[in-house]
Amino acid sequence: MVNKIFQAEPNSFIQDVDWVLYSVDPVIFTFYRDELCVLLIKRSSPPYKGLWSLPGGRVDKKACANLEQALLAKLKSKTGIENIFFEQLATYGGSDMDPRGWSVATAYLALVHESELDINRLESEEPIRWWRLSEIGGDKPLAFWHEKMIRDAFVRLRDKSLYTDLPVNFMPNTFTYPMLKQAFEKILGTSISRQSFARRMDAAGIFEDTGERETGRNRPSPVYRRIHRGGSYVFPGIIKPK
Amino acid sequence: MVNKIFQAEPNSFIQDVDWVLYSVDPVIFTFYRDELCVLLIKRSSPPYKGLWSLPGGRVDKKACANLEQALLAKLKSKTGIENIFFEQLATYGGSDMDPRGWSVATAYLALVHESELDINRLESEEPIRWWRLSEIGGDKPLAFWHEKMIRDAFVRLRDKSLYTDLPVNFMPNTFTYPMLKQAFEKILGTSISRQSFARRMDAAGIFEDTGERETGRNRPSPVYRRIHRGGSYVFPGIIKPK
DNA sequence: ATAATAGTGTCTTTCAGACATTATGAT
DNA sequence: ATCATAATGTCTGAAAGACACTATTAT
Repeated sequence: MVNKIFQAEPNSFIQDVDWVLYSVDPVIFTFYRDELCVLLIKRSSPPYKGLWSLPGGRVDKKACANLEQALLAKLKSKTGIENIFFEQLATYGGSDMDPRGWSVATAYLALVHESELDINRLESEEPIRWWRLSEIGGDKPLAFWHEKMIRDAFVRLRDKSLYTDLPVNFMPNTFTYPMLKQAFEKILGTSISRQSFARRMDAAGIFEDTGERETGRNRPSPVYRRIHRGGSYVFPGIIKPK
Repeated sequence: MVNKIFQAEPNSFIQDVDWVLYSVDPVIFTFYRDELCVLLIKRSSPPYKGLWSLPGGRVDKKACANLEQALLAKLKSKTGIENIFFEQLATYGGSDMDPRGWSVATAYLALVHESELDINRLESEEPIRWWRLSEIGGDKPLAFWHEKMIRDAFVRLRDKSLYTDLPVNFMPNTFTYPMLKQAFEKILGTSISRQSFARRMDAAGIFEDTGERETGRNRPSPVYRRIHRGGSYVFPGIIKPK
């Protein structure tokens, strides 16, 4: 039980005025039906009841020792996801973000393959679903500052996709270069030549050929796997925007 | 006055358990006596009384509407600085950061020319001074997680100095290429050829020749000025580490 | 055989690093 | 005149973009 004013050490006072409301808010992107999508939950209680929002919220201070644990717990409870790539994006806050008081929220950029989340099998109290990024930001407002967080997350994703392998976190365990290339192209909004792309990926030395081949109508593509899960590769040059 | 449990909107309850302690902590770097330095204040009250710390702290919720205002207010009150470049670095938090309770802190990376801060003229209650970066992280612990924040801030500064003009924020209004080159070199820990450096800066088109010339013992260097204050330039290529 | 897609090789462009040569100002 | 440093020009190397040509699989 927290007292309004208490003394943790001699001469060390804390007052009500020193506390803020705090949330962690993951911006979870995936490619769903070949479109870049973000996961949103419809709020069932005030404030912003009925509006769509990021699957985040308050931290369980007893259960979580730090921010990373708080985020993982939130992902587990709201989406069921346990294995996911994420990185801290930015922290937002002020008097106008939450009508309940001066509040602070840390947004995380998270990337998954859609198979990691079976929305239909998820027993959620609130409606939850993927929204195409193009659907965000029109006349349908989101709760809190979540729309800005999603915009900022996309900018981070797009900028880092020019010089890192960030989009491989959208791939399943094994994948082909055409699949990965398409992810880069959708994120960057440009087309990339097949040859340049393969050369860039081969030179990175971060993928290994599984020996398998795609099955399809045409010449099959080799199936690759990441050599090291986790971590991030920085390419020596950037993709040049046209 | 904040109640322990109150109802801001129907069915919207907030409990003590939802609050955290919150601080903003600027990592202020400068070149002082040709060395990269960070500004620290000696704490005069618990916790961590007597340890050196970043010039940050709790947010005055009444006076500050958002995080940026909170940071600017903190910079003004602790250091007197009003004009400074800064960007948000990262947010840290957990149960072990502050003995007074579960707390969250947002660190900012801030860069200034040393002339912006006259420490001697500053009437501060606590001792305040520049510390060489090489002095941080030995047997002298810092308060809270400030040592990690400083490390992370330096990594951000070093990484971004490879492909942006971030170090120009260390310069006074007018400066020479040799001055700026030295800043890049100290940050990156490498030497840069004078010719490559000048070509890179000229091509960026972000500086203008003031027409003035340095006075010194040798052939004088042109004195430049940033064309646009604020903003950040991203070079087309990166400085190649040797 | 044809269509569709993948792989290989080569040329061009961009930009950083290195170095030689020339220029300028203080002493 | 000498020294220290700045400016200019040229060559090299790394890596991306573009394109022609060849290879492979399904139909």
